[in-house]
Amino acid sequence: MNFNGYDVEQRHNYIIIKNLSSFNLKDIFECGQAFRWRKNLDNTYTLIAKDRVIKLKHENDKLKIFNSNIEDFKNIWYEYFDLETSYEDIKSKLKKDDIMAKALKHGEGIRILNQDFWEMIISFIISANNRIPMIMKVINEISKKFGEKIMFDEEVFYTFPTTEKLSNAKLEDFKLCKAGYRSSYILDTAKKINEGFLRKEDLVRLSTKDAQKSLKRLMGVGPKVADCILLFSGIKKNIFPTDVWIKRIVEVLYFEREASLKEINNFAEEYYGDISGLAQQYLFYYARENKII
DNA sequence: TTGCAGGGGTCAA
DNA sequence: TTGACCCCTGCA
Repeated sequence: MNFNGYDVEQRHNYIIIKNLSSFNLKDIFECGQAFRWRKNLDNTYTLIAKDRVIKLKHENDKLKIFNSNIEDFKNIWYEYFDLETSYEDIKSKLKKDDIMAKALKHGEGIRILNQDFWEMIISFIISANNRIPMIMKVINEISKKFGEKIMFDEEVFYTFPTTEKLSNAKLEDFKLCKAGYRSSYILDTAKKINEGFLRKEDLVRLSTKDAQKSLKRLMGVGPKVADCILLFSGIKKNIFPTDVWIKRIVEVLYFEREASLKEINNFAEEYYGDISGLAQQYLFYYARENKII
């Protein structure tokens, strides 16, 4: 069948999508935007998202999504993998200089995932001053303790917990999950979100600056974490999350001197405009994998 | 083996 | 503007 230009077929326990472009599983998952995935020995990726577990296999220009069906593709994965966006267009707009050209080539299969807002809030609070393997571990521990069990391929997985579950947790629970000093931020934020203190729909309506301001009212959410939440839950694309890595790469490759966060943000806003979020992702992935800095 | 620095930030003073 | 902060890894 055809869905919005994609050729999708149902097999017994999986679907096949045939005509994908700008789509590479390694680029998508390993560029630092998502935390609940695993690369398997056979080069497939297992993903926990949207209260589901799927396995993805991409070869010979075909993507197979195991443990799924056409309904889920239409209702969930099409949006999740940002399949409505033309990344060819984005890449041609971003290709303004040699540095970005290299970054685009290196991460040609990147797509910015539209991930769950609530899950992104907690995930990026945990990400502050932390490393990716550790972030993944903490999120998994929290899911194991408070999420719902799902079986797939005779293996147990856990969904990301609801706001209600985490708002009723104890501080000690998060400490046991190795969240450290972020434990109190998680609990405080879970209570606020569960009470409806802040909703995704509200942020969508706000300007980017006001959305950042609104998110920063949450404990543990500063400028960088706020930007990541907005970008990776698909709320804003004109945002340039600036961590030490991005700061360094812009300093080294563009400024050739040290620069303040404000200078870097202004540069990104003017230079890449409304798709600066994608520019950030390509640069970040390129710099990190090639150990440029 | 032990000890220490520092990390893909944020908070509070 | 600056130090403290959980936990873990890398490296003397």
